[in-house]
Amino acid sequence: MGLHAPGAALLCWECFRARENFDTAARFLRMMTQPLKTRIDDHPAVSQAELNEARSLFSRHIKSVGLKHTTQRDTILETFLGTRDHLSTDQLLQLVRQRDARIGLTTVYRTLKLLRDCGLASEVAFHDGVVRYEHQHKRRSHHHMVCTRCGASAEFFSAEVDKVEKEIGRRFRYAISRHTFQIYGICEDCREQERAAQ
Amino acid sequence: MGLHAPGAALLCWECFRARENFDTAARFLRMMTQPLKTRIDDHPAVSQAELNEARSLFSRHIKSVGLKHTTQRDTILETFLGTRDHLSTDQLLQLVRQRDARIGLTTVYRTLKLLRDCGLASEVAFHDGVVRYEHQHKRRSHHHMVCTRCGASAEFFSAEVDKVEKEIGRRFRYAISRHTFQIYGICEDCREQERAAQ
DNA sequence: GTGTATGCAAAACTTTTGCACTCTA
DNA sequence: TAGAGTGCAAAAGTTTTGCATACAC
Repeated sequence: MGLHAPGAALLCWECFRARENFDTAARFLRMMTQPLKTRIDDHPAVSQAELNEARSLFSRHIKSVGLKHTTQRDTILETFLGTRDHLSTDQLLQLVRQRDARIGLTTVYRTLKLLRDCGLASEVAFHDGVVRYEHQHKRRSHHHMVCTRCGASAEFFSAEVDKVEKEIGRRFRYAISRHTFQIYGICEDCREQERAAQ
Repeated sequence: MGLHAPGAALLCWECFRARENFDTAARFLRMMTQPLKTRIDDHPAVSQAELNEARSLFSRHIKSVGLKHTTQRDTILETFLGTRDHLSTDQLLQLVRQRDARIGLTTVYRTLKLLRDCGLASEVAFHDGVVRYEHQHKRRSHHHMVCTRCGASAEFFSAEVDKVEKEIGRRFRYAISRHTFQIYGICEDCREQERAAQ
C-alpha cells in the first residue's frame, strides 16, 4: 500500500473523513492499526541441498546469457531463498543489507529480474501498487487467498485449477508459462473486529 | 509496459544487446514492432437499457456515500461503458477527452475508483506496471489468458474455477469479494513469427 | 585487459495530493 | 450557500537508467 502522505495517519477521524469517503477512511484506519500478517503456506525451510541446487541453476542461467557471477548476486539469492513471505524489492533490500550493507537497491532490482527469468522467483501482484516476489524453486503449483483488510495471504492448492490451465492453453493454442490466481476477500478475524467495533 | 527511455527504441541491436540480456532485448524489439492486439471476449455492446441501469446504480452509490452527481462523472461512466478493452487510466482519459477535452486526469483516476467501489469496474493487473480497468456491469465471471509477447488477451469461462473460489472461501472462512485469474503464455501467432525469424 | 557489474544519483513514469476556483443540491 | 468536485501543478512513490568506478573471467 503506497502511503503517499505519512502524516495523514495523524489526522483525526473527522478531518480524514472530510477528505475521503467513509469507506476509504475506515479502511485506512483499520489498516493503520493492524500489523501486516504474514503468509501461510506449506513451504518448509530451504535445505542446504536445495540451496546448492538453486545456486547451480542460477549459475547456469547466468552463464548461458553471457553474464557474470558476483558475490552480490549470490548474497541476494541466498537471502531470497531464506525468506517465506511475498517480498517487495525494498523489503528484500533490507534483509540483504543485514548480510552486506553496501549492496544497492538497483542491484536487487536487477537480480530479482534475473531470478524471475530463470524461474527461481515469480512476481505476485496483490493490487496495491508494489510488485512482490516469492521464491519458486521446487514449489508445487499454488494460488493465493488474500485479505483486503489486513493483507494476510494464505496459499492453497487445486488440481482443478491446474487442469483448467492446461485445457485453456490447448484451446487457445498458447504455450503456457505461468498463471496467477488470487481470490480476494475479508478474513474471519477482520470480520469479527468489524462486528465488535459496531 | 512503461517505456522509460523512448529513445532506446532507436538504438541499434548491438548497442541494445550490450546493455540488456538477449531475452530482454529481443522481447523489447518484438514489442516495438507489433501493435497491441485487442481483447477477445463475448461481450456485446452495451444497450441503452443497460447504460441507464448502470447510470442509476452509479447515482445510488454516489448518493449513499454522500457525494454529488456531476457531468464529468457521467461522461466518464458513459465512455467507460462504451469500451471493450482493458483500459489504463491514461487510455480512458484519451477517450474521455474526445467527448470533453477539459476533463482532467485526476478526475478520471478518482472516478474509476468510485466505479470500482460500486462494482461497475474492476481492476486487472497484467504485470506490466499499469493498473487496467474493465467494466463489470452484468458480466459473467470470467478469467484471462494473456500473451506475454504481444499483449493479446482472451477471456474464458470456467465453472470449475468459480466452484474452487467458493470452496476455498469456505475453507479459509473468508467473505469473498472477487478474484483474478490470469494464465500467461505465448500465443500461436507470436510463436510462428518466432519460428519464421529463426 | 576487456567487458560486465555495481552503486549512486538522477530521470522516468504512475498515482496521489494541495489548492484555488467552480459547481451541485 | 455550504460543502463537494474539478483541474492544474507539484509531490510522492516505485522502477529504470546514465555513468564513473570496481570487479570477474
